Amino acid sequence: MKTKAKTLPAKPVPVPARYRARAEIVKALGHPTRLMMVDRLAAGECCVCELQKLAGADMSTVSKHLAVLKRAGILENEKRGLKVFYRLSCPCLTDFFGCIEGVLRKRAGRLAAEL
Amino acid sequence: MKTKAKTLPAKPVPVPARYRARAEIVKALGHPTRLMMVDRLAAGECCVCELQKLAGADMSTVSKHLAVLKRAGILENEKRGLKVFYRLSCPCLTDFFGCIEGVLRKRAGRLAAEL
DNA sequence: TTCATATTTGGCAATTTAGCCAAGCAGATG
DNA sequence: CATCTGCTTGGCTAAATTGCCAAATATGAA
Repeated sequence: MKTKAKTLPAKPVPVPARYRARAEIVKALGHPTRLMMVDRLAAGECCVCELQKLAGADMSTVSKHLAVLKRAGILENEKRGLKVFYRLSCPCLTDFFGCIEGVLRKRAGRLAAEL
Repeated sequence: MKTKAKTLPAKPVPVPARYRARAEIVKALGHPTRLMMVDRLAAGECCVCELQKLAGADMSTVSKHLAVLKRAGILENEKRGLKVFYRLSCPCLTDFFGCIEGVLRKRAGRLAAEL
């Protein structure tokens, strides 16, 4: 006989690796400071100290954010003299923001409509 | 006189609202299960129970993931009879993945080159 | 009304993440 | 060599996130 479950008891199917890999990248981008740095880097490589000024945060904090983005494969870096320069590993990230802005506009429209 | 700081003492400039708003959306997308559900919804609306089967997770977990996506403005929902149907609020999310895949390919290439 | 189905919500423990300070390290410069 | 600059790392605490269970809610059917 078959026992009738109240609610499907959550058979734990692992999420496909494809989505786990994508999520790693998206997650790395999901922070205001990191997003701002990526936006700056879309205009060309720059050193950590410049990014620090831009972010207005502690140098160690900036460095850790950069490490997150690098680990995700979003940035590459290179040391020249005393400075370390970071750049986008993939130029497509430039238009990545277009879609995000689309969601924002849509959301703004909805909020406006609710007034 | 001006005291010389060892390292710039992290003058705490707030990150512009633009990036905070964007990060909210990106963060909402930064989870394997949520990414999978968004991918499914890019093919057309569907009900929570179908997404649950797809995700293979607890119903309450799926529901909370959907709430995160809705709060971010990524999804809309509508109740019809017993079921609740979710859909993308912005079709652009469909090509959003193109860029992410670009980063993945680039990363795969780099890893392969390191062997 | 009573029951079943579909979904949301509250609560909670385990894990992860963020940001600060202090310390470390490598390259340049005196 | 000693010292400065630019950056990274370790350690720590506070806060956020995840996922499960149990309970609540809403709609439809008997």
